[in-house]
Amino acid sequence: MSTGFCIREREEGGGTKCGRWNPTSEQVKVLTELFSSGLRTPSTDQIQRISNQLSFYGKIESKNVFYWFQNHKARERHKRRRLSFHHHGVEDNNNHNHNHTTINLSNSSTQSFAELYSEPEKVIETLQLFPLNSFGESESESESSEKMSRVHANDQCRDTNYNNNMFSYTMGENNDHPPLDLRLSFM
Amino acid sequence: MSTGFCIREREEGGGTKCGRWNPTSEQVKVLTELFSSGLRTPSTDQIQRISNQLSFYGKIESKNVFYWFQNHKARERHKRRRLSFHHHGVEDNNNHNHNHTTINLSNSSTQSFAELYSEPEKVIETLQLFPLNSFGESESESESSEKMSRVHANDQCRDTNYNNNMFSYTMGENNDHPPLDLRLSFM
DNA sequence: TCTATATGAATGAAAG
DNA sequence: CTTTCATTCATATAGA
Repeated sequence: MSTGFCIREREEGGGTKCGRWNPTSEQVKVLTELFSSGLRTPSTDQIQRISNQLSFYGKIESKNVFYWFQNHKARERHKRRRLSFHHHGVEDNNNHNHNHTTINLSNSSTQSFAELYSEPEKVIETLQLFPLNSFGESESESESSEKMSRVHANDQCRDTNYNNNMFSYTMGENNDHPPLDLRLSFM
Repeated sequence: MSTGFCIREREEGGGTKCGRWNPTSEQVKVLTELFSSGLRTPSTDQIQRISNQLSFYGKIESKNVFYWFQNHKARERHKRRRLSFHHHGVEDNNNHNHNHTTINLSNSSTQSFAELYSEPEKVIETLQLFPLNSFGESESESESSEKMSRVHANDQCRDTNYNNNMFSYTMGENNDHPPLDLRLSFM
């Protein structure tokens, strides 16, 4: 059982059991490509068009596209943040070989916050019908002096400062391994 | 999409492992204690600290901690929901020894689970963390009438147009299948 | 070895 | 946009 992946039936017609949208690989592929090319927050108009196009590959609704972009963007960002430092001490007081494998999904397709984010590096694709202006939102993840076109300037100024001082306190980078007597103190 | 091939990575120390995190018993112990202390949804910051502390016991990443809490909370809720068939009665008022929430983070909480779990003295752990505000969630476990207002919308098999006014335009139907002409042009 | 279950991981859908 | 919830997928492990 489950040697493969369970493909949930997507009934095209009057199905009886469909819970939530289960995108086909083609749909995911296209969405991902769009995302890679910079699209982040498609307008309702764009959403509609994308949805229409993707419906060729299977059942899909506009809201699915909407959510997809929202989730993908949010997770990409979250992943970034969480991944920002995943070095737990290096102290090796024991045989602990934490061997940070850095799982590196270079060839895997799994996506999640912390892992992946292998630069899609696909190609810069552009759907012909989409007014480029909405692509402008790509949040210079590559840190390079991206075009950073006009944008609303207000929309995402929040992330521009990834100067998150969320570890403003003690542990910077060299947090040595915990005293081992970590004890819970609620206070 | 995430067909989930297990990426086998070979530990330097020998032995193959899958990419999946496999918590040590100490890690589980601490996580469980934190959970029973009332922590449900740790902030990113807390996650980091917990992760750092737990890394002493073995390899771990913050996302593991994140997922652990998500899963643990969800499953407890699920279990509770399943079990909620019995006893809507009063016995709930009964005292139960699991010191959940309500811990009242005032230092008055003499029950830093160290007492509850007075284990044979491994270590009394203390995570000098938690801005306590995170403990507040405490979904009253004895909640009798669950808030069923979950509005599952029309999850169930629906097809008729979502009257979702999330989008202003009418996405009545994906009428004809699009020209499939969605073509990506490089630029 | 196969099956059942526990649980890590992922993600669609929403709520906030 | 951010965070949480619900459900599902995948795998490690226990049990038959």
